[in-house]
Amino acid sequence: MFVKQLTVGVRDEYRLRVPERDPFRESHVESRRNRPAKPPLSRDSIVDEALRQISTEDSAPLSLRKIAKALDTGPASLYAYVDGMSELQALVLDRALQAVETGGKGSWRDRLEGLLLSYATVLARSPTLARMAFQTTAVGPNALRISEALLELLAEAGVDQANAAWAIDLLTMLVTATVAEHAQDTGAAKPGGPIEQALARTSASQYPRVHAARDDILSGTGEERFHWGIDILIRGILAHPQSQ
Amino acid sequence: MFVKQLTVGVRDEYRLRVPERDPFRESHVESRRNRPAKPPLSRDSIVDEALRQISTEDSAPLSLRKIAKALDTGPASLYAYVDGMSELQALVLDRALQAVETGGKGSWRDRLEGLLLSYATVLARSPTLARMAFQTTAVGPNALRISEALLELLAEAGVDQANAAWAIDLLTMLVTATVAEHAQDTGAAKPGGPIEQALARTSASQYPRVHAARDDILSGTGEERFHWGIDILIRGILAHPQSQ
DNA sequence: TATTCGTCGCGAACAGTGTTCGTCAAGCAA
DNA sequence: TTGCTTGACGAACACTGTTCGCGACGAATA
Repeated sequence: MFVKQLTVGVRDEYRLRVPERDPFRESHVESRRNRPAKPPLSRDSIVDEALRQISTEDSAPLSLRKIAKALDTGPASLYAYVDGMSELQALVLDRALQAVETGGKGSWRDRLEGLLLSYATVLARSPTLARMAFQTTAVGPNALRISEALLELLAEAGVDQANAAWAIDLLTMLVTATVAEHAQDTGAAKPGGPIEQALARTSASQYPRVHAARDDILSGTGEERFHWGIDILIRGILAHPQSQ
Repeated sequence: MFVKQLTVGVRDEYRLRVPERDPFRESHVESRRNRPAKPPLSRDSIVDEALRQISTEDSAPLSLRKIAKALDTGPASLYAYVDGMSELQALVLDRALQAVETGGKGSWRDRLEGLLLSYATVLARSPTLARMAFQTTAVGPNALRISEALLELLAEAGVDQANAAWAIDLLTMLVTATVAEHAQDTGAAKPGGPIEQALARTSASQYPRVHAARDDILSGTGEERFHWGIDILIRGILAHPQSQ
């Protein structure tokens, strides 16, 4: 709201080319007033602080007020640099995705697994981040960079463009969902947690197969299951009929 | 808190067999006091009202206060029957999963697709429900019923127990994530939405593959992509090395 | 240089949320 | 009839994201 009036000159030119503003360009709106003591409170500093908070206090759900307090101001001030909570989430997510390494060595398969693992590692840095990745469809420059790398790897694997385009969704979804589920706020999957108990309670007569497989259902580390999932997906993608 | 003191007699016996209480048994705690005018406010009535609300008001995020208001009481009263928000979510989710049809006809493949589609349809009834399904690991009786059916179908398909146990996670995750992503609060994937714009902005020089594939990335209805995903998964699962 | 003026910064308030505390009354037992 | 256990719930607490509008400052004008 504020930003819209504030940068109205810039945005009018911009609007001639693109109907709506791209929150990833023009990263700092720059306050003309150079306040003496405190740093001038830019968009970057807000995103940095947000990322710092979710990386530090575990599973704290990223609040505007806490960011404002840390930056020694009121919550209203943030709205001059960020359009609201959801835009901030998108910005934070993309900033975090900067750390994902798209380059790598070895076969396409090794590089693909490496890329996805790097992606997972970054998301696993904070439960909040993982949740954000799931509910915010990432469209920032870093998300594009990752998509570009994935498409290239899949092309190298011999997957045609149409299938590859859908496959990147599936692959990232696997990573995101796995991490988000694993790093849930409630440690429900932990030993002794509710899900283990629920499985232990299953009677062999009512749910015979679940009962029989209850150890298998819980078995494996997160990483093992992660690699297993990737293997399933890759095998499936390669096995799918292609047009090319 | 209240419940714990309230049903202490019952729970002490219970505790001898099972360390923690199972929120899915003893579905109504039953207030001994039969109030004259209003219905006695049971756990079932709370879950029913919650399910009614998220099925009616679209994408309203299920608030305890709204449920209390609809039941003509204060929010505190609900805590006598439900342990808190997360338990309520689990109960609501499982109640909703009652509608998932596990029986079916045809080949295992047809029945598997039918089951997953039924699951997806139920979740798609409300965006809130879809989100809940993702963040709440379902361990109620209906979730177990679905798992049981999935395990049986996979066994019929020739998948060994260890792989099947992990596969049901993958399959349900695909459904959940697809529906939750599709029925997101912000209709971001809609034509003209932020993601289409972001893709349209991609330059052919910076992100050549994304740029080239931008139509493919957006193509397909939800259902088409859903079936495509299932096909990938099934192919992958069958292609994975097995011990049996 | 003095004065006006438009432009931001941000304190305070709004409308929500989940959860807890402690009062009060109703029902059963004595 | 009295006493007491037991369950309902109003009010308050500590939060959340978001908006409104006052006030003070920097820059342009007189």
